Amino acid sequence: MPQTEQKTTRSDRKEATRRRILTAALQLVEEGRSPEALGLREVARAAGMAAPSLYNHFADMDELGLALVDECLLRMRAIARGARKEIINQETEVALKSLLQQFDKAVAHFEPVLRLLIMQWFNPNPEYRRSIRRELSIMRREMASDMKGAAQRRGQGNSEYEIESDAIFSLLITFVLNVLDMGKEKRAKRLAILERQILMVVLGSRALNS
Amino acid sequence: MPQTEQKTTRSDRKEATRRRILTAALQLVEEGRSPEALGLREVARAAGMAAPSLYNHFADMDELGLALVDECLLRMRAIARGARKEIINQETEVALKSLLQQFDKAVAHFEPVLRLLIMQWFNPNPEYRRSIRRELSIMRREMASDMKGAAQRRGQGNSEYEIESDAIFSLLITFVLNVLDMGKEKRAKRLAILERQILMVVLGSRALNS
DNA sequence: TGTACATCAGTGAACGCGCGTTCACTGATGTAC
DNA sequence: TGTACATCAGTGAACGCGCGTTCACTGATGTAC
Repeated sequence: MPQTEQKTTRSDRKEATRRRILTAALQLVEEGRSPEALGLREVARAAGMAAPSLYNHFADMDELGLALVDECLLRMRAIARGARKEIINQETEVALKSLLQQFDKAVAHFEPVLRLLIMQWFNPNPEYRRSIRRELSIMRREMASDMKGAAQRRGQGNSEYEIESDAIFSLLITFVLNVLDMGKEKRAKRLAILERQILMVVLGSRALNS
Repeated sequence: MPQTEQKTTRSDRKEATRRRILTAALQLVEEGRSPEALGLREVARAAGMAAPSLYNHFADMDELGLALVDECLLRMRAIARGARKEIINQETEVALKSLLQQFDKAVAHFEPVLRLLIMQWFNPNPEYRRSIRRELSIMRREMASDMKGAAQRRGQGNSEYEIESDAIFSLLITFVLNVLDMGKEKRAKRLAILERQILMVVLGSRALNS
């Protein structure tokens, strides 16, 4: 076999298997597995291998759980970023409406993943909490800097982006918390309320800084 | 024994034991028991009785867990109500500051209970979720009606109490979520931010309704 | 009031289950010479 | 290039543990007559 072809080394294949495991686990989550989300054997079965094999890739179940949470977080952040980029140069009011619609869609679509993340947000094991808090901070910061950029382009100064966008972020989070377990109609109502509330924050922030 | 003295009937004593169990469990929570909060044997030991005895008072552990959650919720609501009553006829700005300080104190004091409630808020078993959501609704409503009363006494009309107080409620909740696991200094910062954010909502609400 | 029986809160021991994890082993893949 | 050995991902079986729960039993309390 010529050297130029990729010869898949042993560690390559190992890495691939690791990914297969995580992907399988993620799929289990997305299918809405409830009972404490993920058992060793369930994940192994989904990945198509014997249970003890997982230990070739993860020291213990917490390591797998943490890797999975990181995977979910990464995915969420990517989506959030994409959504914001798409919106970035529309009118303010219009932007808000369409951003919220997109947000609502995303929440509905990733409901099981979000449910997992929320549960792990308060996992007794502090490593989970740290991972999630770290990622939340990052998303908060990104959102704040985006808002700052948008405001500057509009020529509006404001000394409290952080606080303002942080408030909006809080509203988004409680929206997610409230909306899991909700039917379509109630959900739509909630979304309308959320929109009003964000407007309140935006207007209030301007009032405070004028 | 004369009939006028209370003769403690069998069911009286049974009821008392039930309360003893719940109290013991609550105390365990308040001491900050972490691992999934409460095991059958732990609770039994804390209540000073053999494990199987619990089954004379609760059909299974979920029933005990739900009773405990209800207990916690009741307590939280009572405290919230007390705090609001105490505040009810002060100046607006002053009221906000002192209410928030009290809120912060309460959060710190009941941190373990809050942690339990938050975890059960997303318990896979939907009965837990329902209990907590129901209670949250009640607290939201109570808060809204208090705010409405206060506004009317000040002669300010506002068609969106619900939405405004709901936003503030959301901010309070995320404060709690963020503040668990936080040190004193960070916590104080967060409280200051929260105050600004609530002001934003209040001002924004007035702006929207003028 | 006294007696005979029923009720039932509480108990010690044990069960069954599912979980994460360990172990000895296999066989294909990589390495050294 | 061929051979002998080392590595190591993957496996079937089993372990240990702690959990909620069941069971047969006790003894004090209540009830009927």
